Amino acid sequence: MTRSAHTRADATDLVATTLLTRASRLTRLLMRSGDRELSRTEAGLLSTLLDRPRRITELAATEALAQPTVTQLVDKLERRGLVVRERSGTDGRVVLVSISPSGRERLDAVRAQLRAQMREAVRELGDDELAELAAASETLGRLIEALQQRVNA
Amino acid sequence: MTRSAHTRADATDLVATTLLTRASRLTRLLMRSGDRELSRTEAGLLSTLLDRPRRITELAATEALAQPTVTQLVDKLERRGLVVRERSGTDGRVVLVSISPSGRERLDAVRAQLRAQMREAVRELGDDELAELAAASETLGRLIEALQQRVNA
DNA sequence: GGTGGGTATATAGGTTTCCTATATGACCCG
DNA sequence: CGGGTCATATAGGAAACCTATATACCCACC
Repeated sequence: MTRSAHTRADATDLVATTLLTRASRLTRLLMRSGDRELSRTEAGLLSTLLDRPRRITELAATEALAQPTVTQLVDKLERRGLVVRERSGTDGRVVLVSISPSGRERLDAVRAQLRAQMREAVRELGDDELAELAAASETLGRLIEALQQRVNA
Repeated sequence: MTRSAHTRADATDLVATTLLTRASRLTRLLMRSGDRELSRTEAGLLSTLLDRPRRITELAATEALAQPTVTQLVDKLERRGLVVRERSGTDGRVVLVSISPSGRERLDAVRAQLRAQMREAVRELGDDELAELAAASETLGRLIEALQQRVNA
């Protein structure tokens, strides 16, 4: 419904040149409003753990972070009591990270805060635009998976 | 067209809980592949300057960065010859930053690289999904403006 | 049953990207 | 022409990453 051309090439160009930039602007704008309880990466990691416990390397792959970065992140979250580290019974090298009850609480609180901010922000958007954003969020998930598979190959 | 609920509340929640996280994952994935010529923030700033020259404070507002951060960024870009600093004739306090010819070149090169990566990544997406992403990129722009106005008020 | 190559995590150390607080200098108004 | 305000610059530091490497465990094979 916009005037932008809808050929694949044009759409790809638009996404390549604007999506990343705008996403990071949006992040700075939202983070600026004193959330502070969880960084966006910490929130992402805890969200992934909601599903089920994961190994450090699994987390590194899905979050697109280097393995030592995840170790550090888990250190910090563990010190705050938000995640639990357990060694696997079957393989002594493996660490299984799971979210703790208070981790769930904290994540919920941060999400509620974000939701409130987002509710304010989307007030000016039409229903169709908002639905578009929601759909795009899901599509982004698929795009990320496609990229991750390409990296592993 | 997806199975996700389309009430405003649900869409808002989905966007709030997934968009930021996924966007930053995507950024890490794309930046990992050795772009290095320009950081995403530098690219964003140069893109803004394509339009017309801007003051430091203007740039800080549109890029959602603190003013000293923009001064630093412009320092670095100026040393590399990608932007030009000029003092305004009418007001001795203001600095007008504009993009240089070689800044345009550099930005084009980086964008071409990003386009190529993106072309690969979106290969697995359907036409409608890609169009959705493109539309969402534009909607994000509007969302950001809404947030910025709220900040200024 | 111990040695060696591969795998999972941890540690060390450094870089980049941002921030806050404050200094400097130019404008403007009484 | 002094005092407040506005635009930029400087100083210093924090956060979120990274690479390179160490440690500890698994497993297969002789």
